[in-house]
Amino acid sequence: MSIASRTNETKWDRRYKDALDAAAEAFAERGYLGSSTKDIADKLGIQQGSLYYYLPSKEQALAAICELGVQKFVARLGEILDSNGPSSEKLRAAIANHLMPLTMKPEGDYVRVFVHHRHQLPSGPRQAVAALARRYHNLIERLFAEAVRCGDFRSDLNPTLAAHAMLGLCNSVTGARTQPAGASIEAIIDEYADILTRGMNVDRAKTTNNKSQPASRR
Amino acid sequence: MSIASRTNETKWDRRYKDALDAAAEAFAERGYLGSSTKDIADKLGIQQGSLYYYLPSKEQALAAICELGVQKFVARLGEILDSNGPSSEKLRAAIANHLMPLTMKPEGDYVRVFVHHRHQLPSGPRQAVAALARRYHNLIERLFAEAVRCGDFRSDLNPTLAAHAMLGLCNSVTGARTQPAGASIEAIIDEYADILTRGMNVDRAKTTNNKSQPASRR
Amino acid sequence: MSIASRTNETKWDRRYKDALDAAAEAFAERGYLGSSTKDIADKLGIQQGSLYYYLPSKEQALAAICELGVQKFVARLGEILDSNGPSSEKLRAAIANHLMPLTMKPEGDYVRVFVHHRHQLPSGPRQAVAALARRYHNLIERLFAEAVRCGDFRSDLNPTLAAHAMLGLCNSVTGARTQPAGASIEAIIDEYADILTRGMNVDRAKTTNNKSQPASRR
Amino acid sequence: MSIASRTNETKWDRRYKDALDAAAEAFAERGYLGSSTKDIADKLGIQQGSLYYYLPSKEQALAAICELGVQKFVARLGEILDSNGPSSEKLRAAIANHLMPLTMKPEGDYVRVFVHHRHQLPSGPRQAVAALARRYHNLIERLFAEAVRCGDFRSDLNPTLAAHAMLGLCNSVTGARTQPAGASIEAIIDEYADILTRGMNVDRAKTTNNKSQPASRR
DNA sequence: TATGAATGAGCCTTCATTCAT
DNA sequence: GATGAATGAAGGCTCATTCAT
Repeated sequence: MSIASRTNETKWDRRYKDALDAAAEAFAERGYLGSSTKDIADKLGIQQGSLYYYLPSKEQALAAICELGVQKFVARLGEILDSNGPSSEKLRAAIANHLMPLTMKPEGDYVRVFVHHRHQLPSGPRQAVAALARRYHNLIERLFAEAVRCGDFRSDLNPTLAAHAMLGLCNSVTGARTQPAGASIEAIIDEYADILTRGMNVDRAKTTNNKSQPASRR
Repeated sequence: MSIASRTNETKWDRRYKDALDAAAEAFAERGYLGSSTKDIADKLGIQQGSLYYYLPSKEQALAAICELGVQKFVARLGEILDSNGPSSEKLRAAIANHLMPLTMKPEGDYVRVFVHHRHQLPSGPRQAVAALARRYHNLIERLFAEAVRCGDFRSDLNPTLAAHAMLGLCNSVTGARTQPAGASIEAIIDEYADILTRGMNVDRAKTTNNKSQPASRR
Repeated sequence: MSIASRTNETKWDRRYKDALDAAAEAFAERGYLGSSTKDIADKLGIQQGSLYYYLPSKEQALAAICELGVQKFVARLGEILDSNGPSSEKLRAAIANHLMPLTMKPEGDYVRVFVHHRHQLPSGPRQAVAALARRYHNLIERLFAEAVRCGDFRSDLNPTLAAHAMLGLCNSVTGARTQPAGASIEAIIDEYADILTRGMNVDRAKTTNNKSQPASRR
Repeated sequence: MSIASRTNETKWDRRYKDALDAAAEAFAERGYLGSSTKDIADKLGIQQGSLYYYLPSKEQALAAICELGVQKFVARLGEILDSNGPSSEKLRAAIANHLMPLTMKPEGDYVRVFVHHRHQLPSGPRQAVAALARRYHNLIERLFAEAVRCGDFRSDLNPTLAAHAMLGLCNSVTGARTQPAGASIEAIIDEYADILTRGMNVDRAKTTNNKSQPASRR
């Protein structure tokens, strides 16, 4: 008895996942409308017509990618919020949660497709996906609201706009065709987390790590 | 003598501009590939075939939009950089320069198309446009480099990544299909400028406006 | 009183002729279907729409070119047939009549259009033109028939096929995109007349010019 | 095992050939520009869009027809030149080689398309086809040059012009919309071969076969 | 399971023609 | 006499999708 059958994963299931991965890759590379079903089939090494044995339609593939692709995202973000630690640490973890998958296949493609192409869905599936996106946004927003409430972040910070800013900043990395010259994802995460927490102005408190600042200033 | 003839602007010139505006609007709404030439013609109130009296091709329209649409952008950014004042003010002005047009027709559409659809151009025109984009990016990067050099911004700020961050943050506003709930562009500009300069952490120096900070620290 | 008005040729008449010439040139260069009305208008230096002040339609222009263009042809061929002289001389004159105009503007274009594009006419005008063509063909055929009857040409020569051969040979010059390397039209006329009358075989009667043969044989 | 599989000819191969044949027929009947892809598809009994399962483009079909259609031609002409026999016989065989296919489907269409429409190819493929055409022309020219050298044909015959004449004469048959009234292709071949070799003038030597003439006159 | 063949709708573009001015 | 503006009908081509095998 093979592992596949033990886990109840049929060959079809495996190939379905492959097809979705291929579609995600194609969509990420050339856009949803710019990708033909032949592009996807080519990546899978099958004929165009055969694709329909796995995918009901190109549109449905997009929907599935958007839905499946971000669920883990949301789940992990929830864990981050539930954890303990200073808000700046949570923010940093949230940024990392958002950006780390970009370097991985196929996760990165799923994220990219979700971020850039979910709006091309017809209104039915779009709303389902939009709900997921809103949930994600709300989690981020809550992070900021709590950080303000507990005094970690400035009291004049608008949590809604802050959430937009953080997501926008992260999503911009997602769409980057030219990777910021030679910068690793880790470096980007560090820099962006620093910018969001400490800002760009010269630090009046001479410390590199803001976690220890409050203590040293009090 | 009509105004049109005084300014040497023929009817064709006016309608050409209209056609470009209509194309920009369509592209901004449905994407380049998602917009049919009929969509554009409908916005103009003419037949699809008549569009070609003004536009040589859909592709060429995209190229023209991208090129024309950002030239004023770059020019104004140059002026901002040449001005005097603290770096945080320059940054704020640069952000405003980037975001203010978004509220205007047709400027906003031109910006959106430039940001999101310039990559769909065939390599010829794409490179011309890419050069413009790089120039813009370099100006922003220089802003940060100089700010660091003159001590306005943290010495450990990476100007290249900072430029990516600032542009990414601004461009994310560009793509927002749902305007951040009830927030005016001006509010967004303020908040984003604050976030980038002061960060989110609680201010160790109790000032709301960083412009007055240097004074209070001297 | 100008010449134009004396001859009752209005400016319109002159421009109409110009338009036909331009159309003939365009058709000869790029074919009937390959020529746009803009091509014709460009040659005339007017706008596409203005063409219709002179030409009722592109199709009608083709018809007019075909009809007008060959009438002089037929007339001159009649004169040649009515003349006296040996048949080989008449044949030579007929060939010259057919080929000489090719070097001239706009006559050459009219001939080319008649030969190559008359079949694209819709059946109405086509038949009118076909009648002209048949008349021309019949004249040639009569030349051969008489030449055979009077003993100038071989008695086993089929006049119908001979007419086809002669016309085909001449018309092939008409369509030549590559002028036979450096050969003048006059040289071609000489060579082709020689080939048709004397053939290619070595001459049993040692004369280089068949014109002098009758004398030497009498 | 079917014949198809024995010869490794797939259904696609067969239908591709059919598509080319249909295109050749359409082009021969209505010209390249005058034939729509729908015309071709109709001949095949499929939908217009389905044509593209076999043909990459209308243009490419023209190129393929021109190239494939004449290769056998050239090959056979080479054999004729290599054979032994009097020049007039070779010429006759060359004429037959050129004209016989005209009566056959689809060969005749391929020839007609090659002769009349190869010039509508874009310069890339056109040059490839032009090379074939030049090769063919050169073979004919060589036939005449050798015939002159060995004394079979008149010493004052210009081989280049003679090749143009022979090809022009043959090609005119190709374009004939009205088959020379009731004349079989064989009759045309005979008559044209006679005209080219013996000419039209009365034969001073009363023999039908020119091979024996010199002997009988000496 | 997967393929080959075909469909049919839609898209971008061209172009002959019209007509008010 | 001529123009500029617009039309509407094709035309070539792509592509998501279907289905018998």
